[in-house]
This record gives sequence, structure tokens and C-alpha cells, in this order.
Amino acid sequence: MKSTIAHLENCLQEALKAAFSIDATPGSLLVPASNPKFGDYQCNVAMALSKQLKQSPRAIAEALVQNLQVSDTCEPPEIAGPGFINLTLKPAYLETQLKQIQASDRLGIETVKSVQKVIVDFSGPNTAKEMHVGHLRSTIIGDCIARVLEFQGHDVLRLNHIGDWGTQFGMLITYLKEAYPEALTTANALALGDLTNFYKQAKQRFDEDPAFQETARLTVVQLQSGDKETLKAWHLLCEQSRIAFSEIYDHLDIHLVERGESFYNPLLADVVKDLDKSGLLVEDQGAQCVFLEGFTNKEGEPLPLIVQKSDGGYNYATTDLAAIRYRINQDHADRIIYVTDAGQANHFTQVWQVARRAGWIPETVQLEHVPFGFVQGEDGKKFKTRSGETVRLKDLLDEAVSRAQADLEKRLQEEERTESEAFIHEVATIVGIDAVKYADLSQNRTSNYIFSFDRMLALQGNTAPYMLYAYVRVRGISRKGQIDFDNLGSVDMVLKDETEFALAKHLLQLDEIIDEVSRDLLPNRLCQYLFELSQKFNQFYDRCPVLQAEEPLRTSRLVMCDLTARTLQLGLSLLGIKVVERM
RNA sequence: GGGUCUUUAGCUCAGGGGAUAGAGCAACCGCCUUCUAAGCGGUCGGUCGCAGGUUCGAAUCCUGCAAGACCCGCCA
Repeated sequence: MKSTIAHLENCLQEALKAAFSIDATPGSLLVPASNPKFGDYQCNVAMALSKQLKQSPRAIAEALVQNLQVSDTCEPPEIAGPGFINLTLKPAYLETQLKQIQASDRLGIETVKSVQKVIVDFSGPNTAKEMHVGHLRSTIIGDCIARVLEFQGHDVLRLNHIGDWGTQFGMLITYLKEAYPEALTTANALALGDLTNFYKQAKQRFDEDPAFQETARLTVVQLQSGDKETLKAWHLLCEQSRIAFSEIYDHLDIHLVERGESFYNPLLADVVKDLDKSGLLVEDQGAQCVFLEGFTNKEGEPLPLIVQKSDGGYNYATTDLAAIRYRINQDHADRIIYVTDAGQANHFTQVWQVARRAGWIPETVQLEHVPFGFVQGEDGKKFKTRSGETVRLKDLLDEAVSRAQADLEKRLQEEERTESEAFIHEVATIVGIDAVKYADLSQNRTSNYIFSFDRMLALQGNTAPYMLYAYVRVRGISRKGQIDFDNLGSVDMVLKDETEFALAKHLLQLDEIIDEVSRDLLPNRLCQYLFELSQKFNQFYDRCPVLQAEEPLRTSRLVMCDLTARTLQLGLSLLGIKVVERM
């Protein structure tokens, strides 16, 4: 099914060509109307062309309208203000479109014509540390981006670039050798929580004791060169972490392919060698570097990107360079998306610059950093527990669920409803997790994010519970009227009330939104759309009786309900959010 | 010193060249004999950080300034 905006855009292009022999750049002619009273779409080119054509914008608009053939979809176009062309969709067109999406299991949204191999690199926790609130945004945003691209039909590889290699293991293994040697030889000798504590202590030793530092550095080199005993200890630590991570990923319903930094270890030497061959490599103070263009240090001197440290070890720039090469040459990626905090923007710019100068990035490959702001507490400072500790992701999710459960139980009591334990548990789990995800996704990711349980679990406003409730209302109609939405028979759509028109038009815009999200990688646009959909449905629900309506209105309204529910379910599923039938 | 990001209603945020700048929360006023009121309608609330510039048109683009956050040679 062709999207309405694409169709109208075509018509405008032809009109522009017929009237003025102008070829417009695609996608530039038409935008959704800024205000419903201006119709559904507006075209603003007449003003822009005024100078070039030496005619008044209104004259240009009139000539355009005369050549514009949209009578199949729109009411006669109207020219307003200085030269806006306003288009309003015909009811008959809306009714036909609704019937089409009703009959489609993808709600009329086609898969993309040119399938890309897309790598989404997200989550990326560190082995031997518990996942904490700092991993929340990458995990949730990355999953959403992957889901949207998958739905469009792209070939998506979700990579978990785990921090399972490097200096921290030198520290940790060195520390465990002296403090808790069993942990390095026996599986499950320690819980991950203990490891986190050991990690902190190891870090402290590292910062205080130069001798310890030296041993730790040596251990890293041993690890990177494949020393058996060190490697075994490392394997145990990784396995321990893996178990804890997968618990969280299961809880969040997120799937990733693990390919940690260690994966690229055998490829690191070649990165340095090839940089040397291409003449970019410079030795400076014993370290192998590439000096960057456009980056200077405090003294105004060129800044190096270090790819091999003076002790022979490699660092994360080397790993990222190896990863780029592997992803392009072995995975054949067309688009590589990195979902990390905004603080790493510099790092990626630098690494990509070096990769480009080395000639490793074909022009057809798109590298994108998807940055996001930090999670802050309600005081605007870094999000911490009351005792000042980093918040563990597990604790955060558990608290969301238990708060959701308390809300639900309170409401059940107030309404004198009784529900089974299983029901309460299931609803609370889904609502709690949904709330955490939605709160994060609904905000423009570039700014810092103030985390608040109270706000995300609020029963009204732009929250997960509000949207779940809109969905539940439809399911309520289905139960009450014993409606089988899959078998409504032949349907004649009848749009009467203004809330029905508003809802219908909104339902038909899902394709535009998904397109936009896949392009700009801003999940909050989809959240905004779904929130508005819920609002429009609730307005419709308030104004239009469904089950008591006379035919053919009744069936038509049932279709509107069904389409709303399916759109919500699909849209939310692209956010990684589950629905419930009752709540 | 260099770089990135942020600054819009009391609070949390949308909007990233187009018409009179929007939403949610908070506050206040209405609406349940009718599909779950976790809902709907309404009122109140703005010098879009400041100053210039580009444009027919700027919250949006450019330049400067201010405030805040983060990054900048051997952590990732």
C-alpha cells in the first residue's frame, strides 16, 4: 500500500514540472499540516520559489493548484495566507485506506525495497561488573532501533560489544590472585555481586599502589598474548557475568548476539601493521599513534589516537578499528549504528577519521553514532542510591515492578475487584518494565534524562500505563460484545463524528512515522505518535458508542477499535513494550 | 586551551525553516443510571538563555556571549 504522503508528493512533483518545468528534490514538497484547520497536509514551496520565478507566491500557488491532480484523494486544494497550499483528504479515500490496512497483517506497511545489512551495536556492559543504570539507555534505545529496522525488513545484526578485555581484567585477576584465588580456578565460586566488590577493591589498589599497577599491566599483556592460566581465569569471570546478564536481558525481553572486545584480539596486530603500511603510524613516547586532523591538546599540538601502548598492549581504539574492519569485510554491513552515551562522540569521530584515512570505509557504508544523555536523579545530579552507590539495573527493574504492583493492588481494593495472584504478578511485571522502557524512549535521547519512578508509573499523561489502558479498553469492548475482530465480515467504513475522522487520519500515518524513526533513529517520535493515538482513541471512545451503535456504524466503529488496538500493539512492540488484555 | 551536547510554561519535556509555539504533570472548574473515570472537556500559565546576522518567513540556520553537563596520550 502506497503511503499517502508519498502519493501526494508525487502529484506535487508532477504539477511543479507541468507548471514551471522544475524538478524538485524528493521529500521536500509536503509536510503534515501544522494545524488541523489547515487540512491534513500543506505545501509551502510557492513562497520559496517566488524569488526564483519572479512571481508572487499566490500566483505560483494558483498555477500549481491548476496543474495538481489529486481529486482521487483530496478535496479541492485551498490556497491560504501568503501562498500555502492546503490539502484535505476525502472521506471516501480515508474509508478505502482503512479497509486496506484492516485487511493487512502489517497494517498496510510494506517492507523496504532495498534491504540493508545493519549492525546495531548496543548495551555493551562490562564483564565482571553488574549491569547498572548506565546500561539502561543503550540497551533500551538500541533494542528499539533494531526492532524498527527489522520490521522494515532490513537484515539486522544486534551486537553486544561487551567489555570483556583490557586493563580492568589485569586489575581484577591480579587482585583475585592475592585475595581469593579459588575464584580463578573454580566455576561459580563467587556471585557477580561479590565480583563487583572485588572490582572496586582492585580499582582502589590499582590507584594507590604502583607495584600493583605494574603487575596488573603485565597480567593484561599475558592475557592478550594467550597465557593459559590467565585465560582460564578470564573465561570463568566471563561465564559468571554472562549468566547475570542474560537474566536481565530475559527480563527485558531483549536479544543480542554476544561479540565482546576479546573477539577482535587476534585482529589487533594487523590493525597496527596496516596503519603502518598506509604510512599513518607514528611512534611517540614509545606508543604507536596516528595523529589526528582537527584535534589538538591543551598546548595546541596535534592529538594522537593511540593504537598500541608503550607496554605493547592494545586499547579500545584499536579494538574499535578492528571491529569496523570486521563488520565491513566479514559481516558486509551497509550501516553500522553505535548506541552509546554522548560522551563517546569524540572517540568515534577520531576512530572513524583514522579508519577513513586508512581507506577502510567504502563510500557505501554508513557509520552512525546514536548518542544519548546521562541518567540523572530527580535532584538533577547523577542517579545514585540513597547511600550514594551506583544503582544496579536489577534493583531498578525490581523496584519498578513492585511499585506497579502496589499501584495495581491499591486500585483493585478501591474498585473492590478480586484478581488472582498470577494476574497481579503478570500485570505488575509488564506494566513496571514497560514503564521503565517507555519513560526512556519517550524522551528525545540527546538530552540528559531525569529518572523518576513516580512519573513513569503515573496513571495519566504520556506514560506506558496510559497507552496500555487505551489498548485494554478495546479488549474490553471485544469481551463485552463477544466480538471476534478477525471475522467482522464485509465491512463498510462510515466516518461520522469528528473524533472518528481524527482517529482515522492518525491511524493512517503510522507508515510515515516508522520511516522517520528509521531515518533519524529517534524513538521518541514513535512514542509521541502512539500517545497521540491513545488520546484520539480515548476521545473517540468518549464520544462514540460502539456496541450500542446501529449498523453499519457499529461494525465500522468496531473496525476503528480493532485498528487502534493493532496499531498500538504493533507500535509498542517496536518499542519493545508488551501489552496486557486487562489491567 | 580545544571539542561535543544542553538552555522553550511553576515542574518534566515535544517541536530542528512555514500560519496564532504544543503536550503531560501541578493548580482550579465541570462530566460516571450508558463499552473499565488509569478516561473526557475546560481555565490558568511563555521575552523559546542573551545579542547580532541570514531569510518573504527563525524557537528552528549562522556568528558571538552567558550558564550547565560531558570528553580531550597510553581506562572503556
